Amino acid sequence: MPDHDSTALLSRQTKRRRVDIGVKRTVGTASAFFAKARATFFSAMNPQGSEQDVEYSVVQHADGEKSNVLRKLLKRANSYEDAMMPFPGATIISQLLKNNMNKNGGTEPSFQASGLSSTGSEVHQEDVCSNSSRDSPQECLSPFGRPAMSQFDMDRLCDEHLRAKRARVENIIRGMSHSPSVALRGNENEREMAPQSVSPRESYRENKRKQKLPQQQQQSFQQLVSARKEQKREERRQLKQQLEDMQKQLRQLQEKFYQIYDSTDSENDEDGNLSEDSMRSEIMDARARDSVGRSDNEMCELDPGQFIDRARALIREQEIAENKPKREGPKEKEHRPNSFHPEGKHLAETLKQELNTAMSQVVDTVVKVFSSKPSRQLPQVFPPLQIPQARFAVNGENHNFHTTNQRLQCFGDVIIPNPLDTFSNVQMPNSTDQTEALPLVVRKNSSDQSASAPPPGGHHASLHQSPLSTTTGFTTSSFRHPFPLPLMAYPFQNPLGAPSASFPGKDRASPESLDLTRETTSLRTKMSSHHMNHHPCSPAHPPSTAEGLSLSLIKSECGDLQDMSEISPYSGSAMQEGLSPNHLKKAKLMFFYTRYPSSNMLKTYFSDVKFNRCITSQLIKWFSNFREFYYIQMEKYARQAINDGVTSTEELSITRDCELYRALNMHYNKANDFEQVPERFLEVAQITLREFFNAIIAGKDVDPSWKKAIYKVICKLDSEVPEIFKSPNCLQELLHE
DNA sequence: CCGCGACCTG
DNA sequence: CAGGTCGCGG
Repeated sequence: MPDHDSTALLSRQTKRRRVDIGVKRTVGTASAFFAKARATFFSAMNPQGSEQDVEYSVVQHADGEKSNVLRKLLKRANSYEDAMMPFPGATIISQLLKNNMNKNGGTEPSFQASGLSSTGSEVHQEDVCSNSSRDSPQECLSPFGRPAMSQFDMDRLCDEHLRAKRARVENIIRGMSHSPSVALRGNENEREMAPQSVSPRESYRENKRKQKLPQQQQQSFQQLVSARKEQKREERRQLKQQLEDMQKQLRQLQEKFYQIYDSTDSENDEDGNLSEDSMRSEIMDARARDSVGRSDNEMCELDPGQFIDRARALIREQEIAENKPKREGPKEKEHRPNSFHPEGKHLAETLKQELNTAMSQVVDTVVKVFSSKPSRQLPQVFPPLQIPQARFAVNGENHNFHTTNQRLQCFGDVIIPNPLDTFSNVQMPNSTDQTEALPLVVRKNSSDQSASAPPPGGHHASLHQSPLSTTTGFTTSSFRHPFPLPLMAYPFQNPLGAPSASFPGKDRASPESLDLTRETTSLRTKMSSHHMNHHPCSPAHPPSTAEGLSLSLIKSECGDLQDMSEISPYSGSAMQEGLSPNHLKKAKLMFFYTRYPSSNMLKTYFSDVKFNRCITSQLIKWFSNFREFYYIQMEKYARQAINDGVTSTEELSITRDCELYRALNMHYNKANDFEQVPERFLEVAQITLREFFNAIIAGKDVDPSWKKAIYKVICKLDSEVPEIFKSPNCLQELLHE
């Protein structure tokens, strides 16, 4: 330090100050470092984005799985391998399919309205086969013919499916962008988001359009509801689509299956002896017939249930004929009589088994995905990213799927889809919002936390590929989400305060858990950036109890809802350890009564929050910020009044429709849903205004600390905050009537 | 040293 | 609104 000597020369006067400052600065520098680093890595770490990716990937994965299963199936059938399957499963499949087909025929006429929905939803069973045979003559051929072709078809099928899906999603976006609902509340947020939200991808222009929409100051509840409905409809459409894809594939299999049987039956009639080769030739013939154009193929009109039944009957027949069910693999090439029948049986059973597994897998997948979807509907609205299948293939296993799915649940399913909640997802919070709930927790304890509570997924991806980023298939370099991180970090903000428990029997519908989830999200983000800088390789320590931070992390990582509710000490009615947007709202309303609340007062009025130093200071900071705004307004209007020629304080009065009051109300009671702004607040505001006015008139404002006198006056004007504010649920009570 | 509040900044 | 700085008083 070159300045070291001169530092020593400083006067005694400043020494004490310097000591203080020095200490503070040490801390401050560290904090600044964090902040900068955070900013630096913010864009790199984008867990939300990865969620988005994952969500889409899941669907893709499901498809991939499907086709893989089918491929496997075909291969297996081709090589006459093992595997026996009891029938019940097949029955379930046929039932499922039957039900679904009925539904497709009869319900949801509204779907037809959407042009894009016709891509899949309205395709009827007959069409499936005729279409496919039209598109590719090989489609209806047996796997014995050419597995390669079948595989190709599968891939193409997937492609089409994906394309259709993309089209649908884009359609939704378009729909959303034409609806005023996108311009929800949170005007500043939107404004701030818009510039950075520009999608990096050409194909997502629709998004830009959406974000450039003029802001809407007010939105009606009906808009919210209709948007929600729209989402639901889309959800259903997608589900339907999934099922129909399955049906399609099933039908193909079914055709193939029957072709085999048809040919074998006829051949058996002739000589009862069938080699694979002869069978192949038979199949070639079938293909030839097919390509000629056999649109009214009987097989194609069989419904899956009949298909299975017939298969069953055939097998029974065989067993009777053979008098002994053969189980061994029919690999032997020996040309013994009836060699085909066991093979056919195996084939049938293999088919059934595979169908069964595939079906249940897909159904599980779809259900899972959709069950975790409601609260995460919005992100889906963004155009799906073209995620290379390889991204999943890297890890390949189901394990990934589960992990990601659980994480989805963690972030999505926790929240019960209140129409408002879901809708509020539209809001695109900015990065500063995101930190509002727990910044102090993180900041103040960053040093000991890093030692005690290493973030499971918090390491910087580039330094240390974290399990999280690996699992989600997201890495710093590979991640290319069109939206910035904070976009989905706050999916659960509620425009009207805590949602009412509209989902009985679900604890997690409570506002606490709602906020909690969001906090967890933001916290994870913050932690990530922190630890990235501080302890990129910190070993795993047992979670500390410090502010429950580690707990939050565990919760966010563990992904299992039930576990979460068990681990979490504050699920249900317990206290939560962070401040939520609803707390902020409440604090703002309290400001109408008290400008200078004591920390004790805050504790009693925020009884649902587990207080600690950080929470306290954050609350105090909030009020400090409120005051700041308040005084700025006062000064502004006082000066304005002076400029307008007002000479006497008597002329200054504050009413409920004066500009100043509106500004204040807009700030502390944005939606104006709190209708009982106390008269006293108007009086205090008026006194404040007059104080400012007088001081300015008197020229006191030349004194740098001229406002202090005013503060002194105002701090004595606090009034009692109504008891109702002590209730954790006061927001509903206050805002609902 | 510490906590708090004002102030400034982004 | 939060982070940071600064000054003051205990």
